[in-house]
Amino acid sequence: MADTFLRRGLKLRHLRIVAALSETGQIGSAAEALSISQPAASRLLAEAERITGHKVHTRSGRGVVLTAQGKALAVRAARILTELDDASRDMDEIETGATGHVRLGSVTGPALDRVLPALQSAWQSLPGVTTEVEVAASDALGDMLLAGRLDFALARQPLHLDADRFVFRGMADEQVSLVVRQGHPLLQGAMPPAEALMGFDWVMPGPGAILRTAVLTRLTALGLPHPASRLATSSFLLTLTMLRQSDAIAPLASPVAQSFAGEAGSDFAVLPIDLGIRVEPYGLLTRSGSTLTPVAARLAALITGI
Amino acid sequence: MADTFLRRGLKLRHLRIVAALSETGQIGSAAEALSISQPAASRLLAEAERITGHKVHTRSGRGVVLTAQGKALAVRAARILTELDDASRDMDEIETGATGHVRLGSVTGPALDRVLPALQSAWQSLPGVTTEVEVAASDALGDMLLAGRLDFALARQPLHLDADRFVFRGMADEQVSLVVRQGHPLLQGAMPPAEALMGFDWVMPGPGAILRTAVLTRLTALGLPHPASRLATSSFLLTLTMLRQSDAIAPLASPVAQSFAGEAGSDFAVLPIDLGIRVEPYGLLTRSGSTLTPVAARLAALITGI
DNA sequence: GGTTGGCATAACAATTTTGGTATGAATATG
DNA sequence: CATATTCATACCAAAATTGTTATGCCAACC
Repeated sequence: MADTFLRRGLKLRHLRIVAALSETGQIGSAAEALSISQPAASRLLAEAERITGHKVHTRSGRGVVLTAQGKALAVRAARILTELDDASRDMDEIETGATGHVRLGSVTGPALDRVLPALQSAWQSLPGVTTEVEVAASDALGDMLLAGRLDFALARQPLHLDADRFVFRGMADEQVSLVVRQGHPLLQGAMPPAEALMGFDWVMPGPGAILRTAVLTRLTALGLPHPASRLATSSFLLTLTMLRQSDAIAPLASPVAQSFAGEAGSDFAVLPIDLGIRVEPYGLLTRSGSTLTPVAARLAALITGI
Repeated sequence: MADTFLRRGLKLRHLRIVAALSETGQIGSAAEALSISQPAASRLLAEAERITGHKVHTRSGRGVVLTAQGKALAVRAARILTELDDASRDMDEIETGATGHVRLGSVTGPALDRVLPALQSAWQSLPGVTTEVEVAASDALGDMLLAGRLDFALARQPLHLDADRFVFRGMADEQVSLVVRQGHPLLQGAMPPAEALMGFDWVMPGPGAILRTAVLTRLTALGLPHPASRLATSSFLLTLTMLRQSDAIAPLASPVAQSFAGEAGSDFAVLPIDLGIRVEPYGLLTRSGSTLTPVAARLAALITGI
């Protein structure tokens, strides 16, 4: 185990001398490669043997040859030295913004109609950029942002956290569409009045979810009774399955609805009615006092259009 | 460049502390992981920053967070520590013979009918074994063996080198077949007498090659004149091309001949005549005083059937 | 405002490392 | 047989490393 090697005192210089010996075939030449004397190099090799518990080289005529284990170690040593080269390059590139890893959060709607298109565009000019996208509710995204697990998020101001811990730059509000399965009774003939929709089961996230709150608040404002909602879930898979297997109605962010139900031949359809349900504006959310890495800043600019 | 890191004094312990910090999120906990005090860990991180020329971590509230460059370094550090684990396993497995790399040489015949089948068999019980096979003449293989570039060879005793520098264990002699293109004049009707073969151009390796020597020696012993040989080459591609495009005859090791000309529908055929040409026995050739690695020994046993 | 937790820095002493020279052993060469 | 080449080991001295304790600074918490 590496732990054994490390406890026994393995150093990068041991790896260097083994890699150098693999290339030069002579201890004297390997010593020159490390700018040390031949006896010093010989001792390093002896140390490498004590640390690893294996013969690394043997005398052969006037010189030495690597053993099979020595060659195996030389291969790993070369890879480790290459990793260090790569580490240096990685760190330099992060400083210039040419590459890097960005972790961002997004509520559902803009994940599809803003983040993905921006990533595809970004990957054209910044092919080395890697991204993690967390899709979740604004409160959860707020927590993750404060915990340092996200660089930025497209979300709403989290309600349970002090507003001054964030910088929020508003972008757009989020429309909601009502999605049903193809062949749903409501799709037969002319669209019935809004009250008729309340006679079906609605599938949406549970109490406390912004979407649910926005839906119920709007229905009350319209003087409409609240629909039954036997299944409360934020699981998109469960939601789609429920729609496919029943006459249920699911309120979904309009970009999501368009994505899954907008195509000809889709199993789903958007009800041709607008109840005026809006979820409050989302925006670019960052932690107060934080500085985005150069690459994260560029990606954020692409996503927000600012 | 890695050289810069190494010259500035990078040590495995720097990589360990960065990897540990990435996992624990606190310098105190990372210090515990390395069994050192918190101030010692703090100093290692400061050293890592001096050596790499980049901020690796920053204060955040009561704790620290890794910067983007710190995270990049942590990823590489983790990979390097994993490489060390793998190096340890590699070396242990070589000792037990479970894995390893074997470089062996073979003259042409046994390359096809002994080495390849043995490798396929070996890979069933030793999937981790990797092999390099050098196909060449015995003299060249002898040089490579002495130079330490081969673990063992299936070859004849090289004539230009002292026999006592090798251990040779005879296995079998090598039959030679005569190969021509499909539709060759000699394939029409009954096989004509041996003298008729001498009326065609023969393609074979140049003067000094064992195959050529064996062919000419046998023809002389049979009282037959030597055939014309306008193209002397050891190139298998040239030989096959010449056969395909002309009425030339090529003497080839029988296993090779069977492989390329033995199938129905092949472009080539073996002449149904045995002139009794034999190339002297090949065998397992190793360097005097050398010890095969465990995996090389197992592979040699499979190949030789001993 | 006081307390607590976590980190950075200084100082110190003990230990280890490191590079060199000198020299002997083993092997190859002439 | 003498010489040359390469490597292994011993010894030495200088330098560096390493781990600790002590302490101060900063931010969060109560």
